[in-house]
Amino acid sequence: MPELPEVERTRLTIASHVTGATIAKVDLRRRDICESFDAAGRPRKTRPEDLLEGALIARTLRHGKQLALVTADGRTLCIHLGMSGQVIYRPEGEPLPKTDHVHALWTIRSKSGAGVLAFRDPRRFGGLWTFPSVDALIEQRWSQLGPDGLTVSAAQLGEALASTTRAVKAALLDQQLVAGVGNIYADEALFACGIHPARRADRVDAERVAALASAIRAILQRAIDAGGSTLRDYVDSDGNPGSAQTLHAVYGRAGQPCARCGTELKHSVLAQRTTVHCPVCQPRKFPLSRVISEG
DNA sequence: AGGATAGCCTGCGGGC
DNA sequence: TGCCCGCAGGCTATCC
Repeated sequence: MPELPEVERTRLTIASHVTGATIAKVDLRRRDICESFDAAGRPRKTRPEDLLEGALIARTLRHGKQLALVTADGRTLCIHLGMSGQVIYRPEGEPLPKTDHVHALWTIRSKSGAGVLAFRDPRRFGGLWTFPSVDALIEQRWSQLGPDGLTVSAAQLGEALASTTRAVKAALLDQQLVAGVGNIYADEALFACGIHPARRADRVDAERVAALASAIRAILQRAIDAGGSTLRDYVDSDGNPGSAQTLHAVYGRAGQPCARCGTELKHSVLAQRTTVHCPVCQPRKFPLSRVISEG
């Protein structure tokens, strides 16, 4: 379940192996996980050069949960991990930890040696998109994303939340409003600043919006520093799991006592997603009307 | 037209 | 042991 921190860890570990290296060969095993576009933005069949064969990797990018490899000549590969995607690097001669569901392989050559980069995605909610330039990637995909969660400002979050009447948690999960926040970090951020997940997004007051923006940035950064959250499958491109799951205050802890007040954490379903919150630390906005309606 | 919902897909854990 | 079911969820298509 890679969200922004896991994607960032993946990007950082990929970058350490491929920046300045050359893609010697590409092996696309499942064509249907990849989409390619020409300079005019029209879809067309993926060719090896679209997947960066023969290119020098100049830099890596990330926006929200999507990452990209950019070559010296501009060709750009966008990678989305979806639910179960992994990008694994192995030095030449070392076997991949898992070989099933590997949909694409890149043979890498650099001054420090050779290796292979593998895109593996059992559930295939992720995928690859190739573009002739970074601008094309941004125009066709990333321009549809909201501001990156790691740097989102109070003003940006306020504008996003004001644009919808949905529950604030549903809004946080909408990548067009804020990019990079998924189910785990949405629950964690809302708990951190005492906002009920079902509160209407456009009715979160300015003070709490500012606290929420700050909490999102801090929680995502803290998770990156801890290597990301490994619940079951997540590992970075060196195969290492993260430990950010030990920092979770509410996610996966329904029925357990709140770390702050001891009240039992409640499970609910919101926007089709498992949601956990503390009924005391994250009260609904109108407790008085609830008391009255309950008699 | 915004918002809710169904569906994609595989692996795993619980229940029987 | 093994089967079936439910669940996990990022994102898109579709319906309301």
